[in-house]
Parts: sequence; C-alpha cells; structure tokens
Amino acid sequence: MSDRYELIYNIVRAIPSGRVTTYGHIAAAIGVRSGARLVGWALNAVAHQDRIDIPCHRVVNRLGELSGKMHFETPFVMRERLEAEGVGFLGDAVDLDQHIWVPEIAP
DNA sequence: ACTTTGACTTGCA
DNA sequence: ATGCAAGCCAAAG
Repeated sequence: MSDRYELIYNIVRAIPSGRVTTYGHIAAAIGVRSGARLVGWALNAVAHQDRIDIPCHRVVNRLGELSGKMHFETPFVMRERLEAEGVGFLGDAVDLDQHIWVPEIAP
C-alpha cells in the first residue's frame, strides 16, 4: 500500500454525510490530477478488504452516476445509503450541483 | 519481468 | 455537440 492510498482513505473518510464527491476531485486532492483510476482501485481494495469504515458510497464519477454500485454487496445499497443521508437523485445519478463536496488539496 | 485491465478524466477530431 | 483515443497509477495474470 502506498502513501497515496492513505491520503485517499483520509479524504473519503472526511466526506460529510449527505454530500458526495468525485474521483477526479479526490485524485486532484492527493496531487494526482489524472489518477482518478487509482482512486477507484483504492476503493475497490477497501471494499474487498475490511476497510468498510470508509464511506465509499459517497464517491461517484464526475457525472454523479454511481459507477461503483455493482462492487457493493448489492447494487442497491449504495443508492439506499445516499438517499438515507438526504442525497437527491436525478434519475440514476446524484444531484451534484446540490450535494457536491470538494476535498481540500493536500500538499 | 512484461503485458493487460480497471469503481476515471480530459482532449482532440 | 457527439465520438474516439490517450493518459495516469497500481494490481493481477
């Protein structure tokens, strides 16, 4: 595990309830602007291992779509949790304009 | 040790 | 405005 993973986990864990963020924002926050895929890998590792304390369901792609919902226990749990936190949906994507959350850039 | 793929994004045609 | 291609880091084959 690289230190980047820790940064990613730290940021994802810092996402407030009822808010969502995108892979690109997290990637930019850890200093790797084009490393959005790395974020996905980190979350996949988190989901596959026992790092469930990280709210990976609050991480969506830049369109607000729940791209990683199929990696959860069930494809519905992700939306269920987001809706339970008060996140509004526009069709199959979250209302980014209303719930987007931008992490602080880490040096 | 090298190649391929993946929970993505951005840029050019 | 839509479609295809390239780029980036890390892990699995």
